[in-house]
Amino acid sequence: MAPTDTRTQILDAAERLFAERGYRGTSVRAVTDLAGANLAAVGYHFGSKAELLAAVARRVVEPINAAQSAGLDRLAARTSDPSVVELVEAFAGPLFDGMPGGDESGARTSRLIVTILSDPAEEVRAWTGPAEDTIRDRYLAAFARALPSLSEDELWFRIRGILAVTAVDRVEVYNRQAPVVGEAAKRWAITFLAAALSAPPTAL
Amino acid sequence: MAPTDTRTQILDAAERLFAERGYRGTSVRAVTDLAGANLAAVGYHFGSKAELLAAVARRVVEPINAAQSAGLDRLAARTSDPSVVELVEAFAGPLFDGMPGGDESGARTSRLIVTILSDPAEEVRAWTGPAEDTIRDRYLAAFARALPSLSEDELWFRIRGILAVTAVDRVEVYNRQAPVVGEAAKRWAITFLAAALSAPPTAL
DNA sequence: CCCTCATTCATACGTTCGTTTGAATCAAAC
DNA sequence: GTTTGATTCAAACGAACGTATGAATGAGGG
Repeated sequence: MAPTDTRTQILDAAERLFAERGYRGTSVRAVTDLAGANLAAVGYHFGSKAELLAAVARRVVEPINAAQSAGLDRLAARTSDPSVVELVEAFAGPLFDGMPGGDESGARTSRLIVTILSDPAEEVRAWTGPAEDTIRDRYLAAFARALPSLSEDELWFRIRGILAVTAVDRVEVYNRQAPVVGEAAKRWAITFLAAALSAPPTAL
Repeated sequence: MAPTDTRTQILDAAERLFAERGYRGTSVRAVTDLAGANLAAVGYHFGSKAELLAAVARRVVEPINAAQSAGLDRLAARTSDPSVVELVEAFAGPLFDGMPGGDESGARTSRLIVTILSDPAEEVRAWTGPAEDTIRDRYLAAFARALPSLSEDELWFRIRGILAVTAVDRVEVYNRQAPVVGEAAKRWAITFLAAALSAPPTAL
C-alpha cells in the first residue's frame, strides 16, 4: 500500500457504483461505505464528488486511450490506408477489453463509459482533455480516408454509432435482460460496426 | 381544455425536462415551475414523481408502438418475408418521427426514450406493459426469418444495436457537439442499421 | 521522548429533495 | 343561495444529499 490504500479503495468503489447506479444515483456515503472509508475521505483525497468522478473516469479511460492509440500506430506502420474493419477493431476493441488488470471488469467499464457519456449533466462529462481530442481526430481522419465517399456529417453520425453500440449492454430492450458481455460481444460488435461503417453513403 | 389543462402542462414540462436533464436530474419543483403549476399538483394528478414519469413515457411510446405495429402489418400484408431494410425502416423509423403532432419534438422524443431506457434505476424502466412485449416479439420473429443464419444471441445483440443507434444523438463524442437530428438522421440511421443487421454471422 | 504531518474520524451545517397536509378556491348542481 | 366535489394553493415534513470542521490517530524523524 503505497501512499495509502484508502484512495484506491474509494476509486474502486466509486467506479463500481457509478457504473451500476449512475453519477446522480450514487451518494458519496454509498461510495465510502462500500470502500470501508470515512465519509470525509472523499473530500480529503479528491476535493469533491465531481472530482472523484473525474479521477475515476481518467483511470478507466487512460488505458483505453493508450490501446486505441497504439492500435492505430500499429496499423499505420503496416499500411498507409488501413481498412474499415481494421480501424473498427482498433477503435472499438479496447472499449470491450476493460482495464489493464485484465479482470472481468470489461463489461462494467463499458457501462461506466456510457453512463458518463450519456449523462445529461455537463458536470459529468467535464473531465476530458487534449488526449481524447487527439485520438478522436486521428481516427476521424483515418476513417475519412477509408470512406472517401461519405460526407463529413454522415461520417460523424457513424462514428457516434460506434460509441452507441459499445453501449449496447446498457440498453434494456423492453425489460428483456440479456447478458451481452465478454469476448463474444466484442466480436459481434466489430462485425456489426464494420458492416455499418462500410455501408454506401445515404442518398438524401 | 378537457378535465383540466394543468395535467397536460405538467406532462409537457416533464417530458421536456426528463429528456434534457434525466429523471434524477429533474426535480418535481422544476417541472411544476415550468408548467406554471403548483408543486402539489404532481402528487394530486399523478401520485408520485415515478408515476409522472410512467405517464410521460406511455404518452410518448404509445404512438411509436402504434406506428411500429402498423408498419409491420403493412409489410406482412404485402409479402410473407419482408426484407431486412424494410424491417429496419418499419422498426426504427417511428423512433425518429416523434409524436403524432408532427412537430419538431422528434429529436427530444428519441432522447427521452434513451434517457429512460439507459437509466440505471429500475424505477425508471418499470412502466412497460404487454404491448411492448408483443411488438418486440413480432419484430424479433420477423428479423429471425429474414436472417436465418444468425444465432439467437447475436440477433438479440443486433436488435439492441438498433435501439442504441437511435440513441446516437444522446452520446457526446468527447465533448464534440453535433446536431444529429431530423430527417437526415433517420435516413442515415436506416442505412447504418440495415447494413449492420445484414452482416453475415460472426465466426466465433 | 516529542514533535510533525498526513490521514482518519465523528459530527454537524445548510440545501434540496419527494411527499403530505389542510385550508382556500371555484364552477356546477340543486 | 347554498352545498358539493374537484382542483389549487402555501406551507411544512422528514430524509438524504454534498461539503466543511476540528479533534483524534498514528507512524517517522529529530
